[in-house]
Amino acid sequence: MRRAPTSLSRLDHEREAALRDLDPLTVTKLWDNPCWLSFRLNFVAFRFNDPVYRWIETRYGLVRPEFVALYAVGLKEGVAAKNIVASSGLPKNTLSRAIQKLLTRRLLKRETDRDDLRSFVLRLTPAGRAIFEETMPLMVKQQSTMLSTLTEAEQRQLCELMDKLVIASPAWPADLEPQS
Amino acid sequence: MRRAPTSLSRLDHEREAALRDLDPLTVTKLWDNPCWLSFRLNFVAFRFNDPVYRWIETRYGLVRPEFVALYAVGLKEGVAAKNIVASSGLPKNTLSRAIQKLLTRRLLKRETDRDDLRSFVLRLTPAGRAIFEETMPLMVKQQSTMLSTLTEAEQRQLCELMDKLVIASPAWPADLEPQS
DNA sequence: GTCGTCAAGTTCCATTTGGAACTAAACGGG
DNA sequence: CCCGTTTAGTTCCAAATGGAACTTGACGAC
Repeated sequence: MRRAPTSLSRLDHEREAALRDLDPLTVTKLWDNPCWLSFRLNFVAFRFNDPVYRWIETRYGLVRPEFVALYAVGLKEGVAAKNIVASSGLPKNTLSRAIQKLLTRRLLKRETDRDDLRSFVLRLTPAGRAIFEETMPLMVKQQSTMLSTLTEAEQRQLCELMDKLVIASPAWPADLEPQS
Repeated sequence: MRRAPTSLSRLDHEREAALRDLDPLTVTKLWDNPCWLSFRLNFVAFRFNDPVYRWIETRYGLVRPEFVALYAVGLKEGVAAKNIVASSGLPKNTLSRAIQKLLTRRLLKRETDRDDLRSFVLRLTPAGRAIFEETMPLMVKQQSTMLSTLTEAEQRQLCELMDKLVIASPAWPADLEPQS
């Protein structure tokens, strides 16, 4: 079984600290795992998501699907539940409940879509927007902190590499073994 | 609110396809979101994880925490439940149940750790190893497919950039607003 | 127009989840 | 050594989850 491309031999100071702080199995998953990509992506994403969701929960009493919905509407007013479902991967009944909760808490309002009477158009109320506006800078700050170990050029590289992957994603198989 | 560094103006052929295939809200989250990093990481990771978990479920009847445990033991024989907990972020009762299930299905065996009688050392049975050995190449192939849009040099870059982030991660705040 | 199919969102209910309490064993100071 | 504290793993049970069926409205073919 092949090692991940990055060798363990380059043991600088920070690396030693990481190897000391992380569980040995985590070290294996990160550096001695043929599937290094997904594990590193998940690992870094988790270090962003987890603080965000815990803060949102303790600060506003919003659970994960509720914040997903609020954040989505904050980014793009006028979306419908189906868009949030498609963009988040959460099941639609979970999002239906989350949106109900946000409606009763008056963080979100909705109007029937004039063009499709089955659908609703979602907007933030001032109270909802206040949460979004307060949270966003903290999230941006967390992201900056995480990226600050990279140079400006490296940050741009990372952004571009992730961009390329995302652009290519529609061509990826949705199932393992699509050929057999 | 600032755009993600990658501009929408560079609309090549593949990009148009992606913009067409993806939900408009997904497009916003990916390219018009100050917190582009976590969303792109999650997005790409999901396109790897989702096929893997669905395949494992339909092929072997193993649910997510069960496969997490099996994969962990496959990567590193002799780990204990606590390591899987620490490296996966799943709650320990969920993993306790998952391991019980794998034990009764005889995909895993365990011996009490001679050095710590509270703890157990986990190993794969031949049946468990067979699943691991069959799944790993499919996962590697999925990863290669996903990376194939990048040149060899770019793949190495991505690996190194993710490596740097992971190495720096112990210094990241575990909470938003640690200073206030 | 009207009928069959599809799509948005909701509801139902069995299953899963995960916080908290619990058991048993290890550790650490005096 | 003993006792208070910590740790590995399990159990309990209330709450969240998500598949499937349902409701209502849209759309397309004839």
